[in-house]
Amino acid sequence: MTTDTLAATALPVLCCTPVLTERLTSEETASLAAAFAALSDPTRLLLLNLVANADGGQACACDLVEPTGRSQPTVSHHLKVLVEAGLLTREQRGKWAWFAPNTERLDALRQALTPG
Amino acid sequence: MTTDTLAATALPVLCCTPVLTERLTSEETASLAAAFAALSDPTRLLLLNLVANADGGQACACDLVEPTGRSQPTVSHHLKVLVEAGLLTREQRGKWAWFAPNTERLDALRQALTPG
DNA sequence: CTCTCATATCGATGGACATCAATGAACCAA
DNA sequence: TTGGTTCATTGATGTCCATCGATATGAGAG
Repeated sequence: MTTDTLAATALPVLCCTPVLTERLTSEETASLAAAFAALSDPTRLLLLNLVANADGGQACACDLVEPTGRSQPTVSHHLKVLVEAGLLTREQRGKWAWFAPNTERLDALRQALTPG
Repeated sequence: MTTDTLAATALPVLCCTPVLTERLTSEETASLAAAFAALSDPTRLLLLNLVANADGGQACACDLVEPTGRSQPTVSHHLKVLVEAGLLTREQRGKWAWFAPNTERLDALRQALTPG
C-alpha cells in the first residue's frame, strides 16, 4: 500500500480543537500535527505565500518553480503535500494546474492556537 | 558543527510576518517554518496541550511523562524543543522544572496565519 | 559527604523526508 | 501523428529526527 500518511490522517478528522483550551484526543493531536507538518517546510511556506499573494488569490504551478529555486519535481511534490493537508486547493485548467489557499482550513488552524 | 537549527533560526528573528498577506523573506520563512516544525510532532502538541490545561497554566515536567506514554528522556527532549522554539517557558524550582505556554509567541504565530 | 530524586545529555537505531535526474502521462497545436 | 509543453511519478541518496537505554548532572535531605 502506498501509505500517504499526510492525506490519510489529516483530512478525515475535521481539525482543529483548540490546543490551548480543550483536552486533545490522540486523533485530534495527530490531525493537528499533520497540518503543522505541512507548514514546517520553508519551501512549502514560500509556496503558500506566493499563491496567497498572487493576482486573484490563485497561481499557476508554472509560475511557482522559478521563485522557489527548487526543481520542478520538488515543487510538484510540495504542492501535493499542501493540497493533501487541505491548505491549498488544486484546479486543472487544460495543461495548467491552478492553486488557491483554502481559507477555511487556515481559519481552523488559527483557531487551534487561540487561547481560551 | 553542532547546528541546533531550531534554536539558531527560530528565536533571533522576531517572527511572524503574515503568510497570507505580505511577501516573505527567506529569513522570515525559515523562522516561521521552524516554529511550525515545533508544532508538527504529536507528542509536542500533546505536551503543549497538557501544560496549557494544567492548573494555573503551568505544569511540572514530572507530571508530563506518564500522560504522553513516552520515556522520560524523550519528554525532556521535546520540552527542550518547545522551549527553544519559544512556545514554552521553563522555570527551575528546586529539583523541578515548570513549564508554561508563551502566549505572546503563540499569538504571533496565529497572526502569521491571519488573512489580509 | 552520601543518598535519592528529577531532569538532562549521550550514543545508537530505525524511519521519515527533501531533493534531484530521469521518465511517464496528459493535454494541445500543427 | 508528431512534437512541444505542463505536471506527476519513480527511484536513489543524503540528512534529519523521534525514540530508547544508559549515564551524567544537579539539587535537596539527612
